[in-house]
Amino acid sequence: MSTYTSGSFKAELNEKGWRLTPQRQTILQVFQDLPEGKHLSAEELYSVLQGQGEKISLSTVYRTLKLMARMGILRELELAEGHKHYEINQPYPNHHHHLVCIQCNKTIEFKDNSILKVGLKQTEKAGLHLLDCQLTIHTVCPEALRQGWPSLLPSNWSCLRWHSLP
Amino acid sequence: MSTYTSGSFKAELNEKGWRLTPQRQTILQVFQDLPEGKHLSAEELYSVLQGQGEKISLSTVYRTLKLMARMGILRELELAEGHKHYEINQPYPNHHHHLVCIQCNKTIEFKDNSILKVGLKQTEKAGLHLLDCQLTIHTVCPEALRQGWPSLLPSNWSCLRWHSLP
DNA sequence: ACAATATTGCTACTCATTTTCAAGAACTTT
DNA sequence: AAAGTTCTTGAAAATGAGTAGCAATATTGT
Repeated sequence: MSTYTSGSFKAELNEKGWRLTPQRQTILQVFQDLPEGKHLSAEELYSVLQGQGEKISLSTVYRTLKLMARMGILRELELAEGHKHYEINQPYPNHHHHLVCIQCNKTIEFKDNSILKVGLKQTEKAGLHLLDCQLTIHTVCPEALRQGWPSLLPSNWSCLRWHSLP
Repeated sequence: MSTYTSGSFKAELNEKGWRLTPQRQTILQVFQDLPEGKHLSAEELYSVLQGQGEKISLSTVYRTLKLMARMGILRELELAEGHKHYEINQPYPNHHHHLVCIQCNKTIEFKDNSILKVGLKQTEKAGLHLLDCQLTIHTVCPEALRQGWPSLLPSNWSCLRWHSLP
């Protein structure tokens, strides 16, 4: 389910009345060729495509990303950079979460299946249907600290304040 | 630490070379008067202020929200509606997370301190400094399901796919 | 192949948020 | 307490991610 052949991709599209186009195939391929843990923004994907000599318009890139996220093929990430990132949506045992440095935007992914359990529990308790759950950990990296954080006030964040450590 | 007097607010501002202004005081007050679990977007805050007869410009609203998030007074939430929301940043024992219906945008908050433990563990492991961690659970509510989701394709989401349930 | 309709690539547009800049307001220093 | 310095404000213009409208084109079901 995490890898699509052009056949299964077409089948899933057609099932909903959508069509398989070369553009959609190419974009899916880009994501499937991406190394583990790598995610792309719309603009980044557009650059990659241009680098490959593909001439797919930016509108199509945006539309395809949205469609594939809706289909559950891609996961849409909000990582605090002011624009979305997309990655192949890995099912349960490979489901992962992100640490982000809000200064340099570097991200690290990690797996922790207890998160998904919490997601399931809370969703069930609320009588809702689970789509995705994302633990995003906002951090600053050592370099940022050395550069005098937080007096630099780079971009958006919130400091965790503690009454007592857990 | 979760409630500020105008004195402690001023002290924290001045410590960093910033100034206490009536606008900043008023905005802090609005958040402190907000019921538990309520969060506001910039536009919403602007409306609240107008309703109170305060004439604070939208630019100042945006600037103040960003500043207070940077100070750690507010927490900045990315809840999938395409714009940010802010809430008073409750320290550890009151730290909470959100369930969001990606169809109607209704949010429910819940507490689960195991999340923060995961955040601490991962941050330490990566040698970073923890600022905040937010578990955002994307869901659809029963009404959305009844209305034929996901053929409606309302807005952005990703479907969780499972190899096997955890 | 044909008809029906989904998709593409333009361009123009929206909407949240940021920037610019001159005027006004807070601290700091006498 | 007045003066000087520098931060803030408000208004308007600018930015930037993402969307919508539309004519031309491509895919699908028959």
